[in-house]
Amino acid sequence: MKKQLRRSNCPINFGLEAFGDTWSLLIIRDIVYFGKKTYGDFLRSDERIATNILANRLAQLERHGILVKTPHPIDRRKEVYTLTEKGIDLIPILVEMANWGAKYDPDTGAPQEWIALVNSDKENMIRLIQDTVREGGSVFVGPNSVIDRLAQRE
Amino acid sequence: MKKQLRRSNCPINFGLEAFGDTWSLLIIRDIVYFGKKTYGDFLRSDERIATNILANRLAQLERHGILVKTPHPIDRRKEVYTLTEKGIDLIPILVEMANWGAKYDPDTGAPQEWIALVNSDKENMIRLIQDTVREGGSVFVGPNSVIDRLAQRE
DNA sequence: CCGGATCCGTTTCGATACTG
DNA sequence: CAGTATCGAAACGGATCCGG
Repeated sequence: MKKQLRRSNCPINFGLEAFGDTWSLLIIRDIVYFGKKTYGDFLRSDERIATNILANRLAQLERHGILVKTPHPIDRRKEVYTLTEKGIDLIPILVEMANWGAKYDPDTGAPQEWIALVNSDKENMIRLIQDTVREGGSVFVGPNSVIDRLAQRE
Repeated sequence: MKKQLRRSNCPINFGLEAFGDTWSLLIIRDIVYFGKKTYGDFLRSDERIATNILANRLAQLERHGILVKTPHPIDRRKEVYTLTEKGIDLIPILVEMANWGAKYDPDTGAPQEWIALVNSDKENMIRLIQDTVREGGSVFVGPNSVIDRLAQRE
């Protein structure tokens, strides 16, 4: 019983089969913007993803080399999900999406001040976000978040 | 019977309910890169979208103000779908997606020469693409395509 | 408690056939 | 050419259960 074709392998498909799904994108957003790391973190996020869907998407993202799962260093019960370099390279897309969302859907978009900040020096801000995520940080949440780093520079 | 919630209105949802769907994205890609404009054009594209899905997505994109449908100026049987400014503002996202896809999925990605060209002067190239699409052109196909314009500059 | 796996009723998707 | 109608397949949401 061969699996039915849902999406074709067309040129310029943007690698959609890897991340072109709502839930996957929201997981990545949770990691990048809010520093979420564990199954429980993702479950507790606002969009109330079902447990089976979450497990499925995490496995899928791992299979595609966008996430890696490692045992939690302290709490042995937990697993920690982090972005690979392939995942970190999605950040420019997230940034452009956030721009678009903030412009056309301000209610559910990122804060306008943040958007303005990013666009004032986009290349460097993207690099800063990427470096922060590489070191386990996030944009808004946690010590050494991007917004903290920017505040310290002044 | 209240409709079940599928996607939450979370902050920074990227305006996903408007375009965060595979087929919608491929329609927009067809317009931007290949200059497709009519229902038939989209149907004939490589990914073989089903007729009902195509009709559904076109209507959805129109509802979200990303596309507009206008009667074909000459052939009265056809309708022409074009991007609004809201739709044209998706182009930076497409460009970043194309970058990522070309890097991690070269087989189905855009030509590497094109990717290199875009990144050599990203801001201006995006503006050029957007202007071209505004005037009814596309990146690769048709008279006054982006690649033609770039060739003429030399 | 934490990270899932499994089952089930409902919703959505998608391939094909068909119509104005 | 530009869509509807139909209907089986897949995805989803919710609840529950289970091993560590």
